[in-house]
Amino acid sequence: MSHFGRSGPPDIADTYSLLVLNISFRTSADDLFPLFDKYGKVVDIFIPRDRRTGESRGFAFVRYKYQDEAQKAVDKLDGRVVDGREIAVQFAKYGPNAERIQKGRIIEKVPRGRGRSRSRSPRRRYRDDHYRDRDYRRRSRSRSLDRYERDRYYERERDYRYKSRSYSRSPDYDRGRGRRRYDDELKSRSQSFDSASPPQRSLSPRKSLSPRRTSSSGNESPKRRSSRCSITPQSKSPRNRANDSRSPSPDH
DNA sequence: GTTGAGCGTT
Repeated sequence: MSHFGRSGPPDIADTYSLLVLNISFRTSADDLFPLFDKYGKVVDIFIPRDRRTGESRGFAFVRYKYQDEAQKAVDKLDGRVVDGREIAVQFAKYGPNAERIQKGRIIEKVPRGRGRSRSRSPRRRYRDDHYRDRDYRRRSRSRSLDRYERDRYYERERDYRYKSRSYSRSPDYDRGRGRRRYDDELKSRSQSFDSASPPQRSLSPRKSLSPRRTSSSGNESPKRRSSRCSITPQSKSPRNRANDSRSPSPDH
């Protein structure tokens, strides 16, 4: 039944593509299929997903075999609340490869030059920056693609749609982040030992300062804080400085 | 845990 896209785009000839916007990020193709299939023969449903996270991007493509049925679906399902969100259904304006399209129907095989140069929305979200900051693209993408091409969006057929998402994604996050941070810390620390001028780390003793301040706000003497801030790394050896910043009592 | 305009793949 819902084996859309098992081997890439099926027969996209003489089909009419609808763009379904504003669907929930948890709405899957199998959620949309019964809705749209009521109004005609649905030959394919495709939900673009993020290649890295595998999460839905919030819209879908539904291809009908006949235009009148597609039009009926637009008429009936546009504005329908699905999974708590009011979806928008309209005919697709672009083909999968930017083919010329008309009323959702592809009327030209190859676009002679337009390619994918159509202006795609430069949407940048907090996640994108987050991922880019971690620079995990190369390592985890191969694994992500592996999983992606294995299951695509058929996880739901196994009756654990939500659980599968959480358990397949959580370890990835934790492993990647944990490993990265640990490695980073080790690297910075070894650099501090190796290098003779590591001023960045000595300038942030807030880690040990913040928790104490909350318990005793205003009780701390400015003299102590000033002495902590005026630590000159050059006058002390790196080992002593590191030890000093970690120890809460510099006076000994 | 986190988002919300938009046009797509073994």
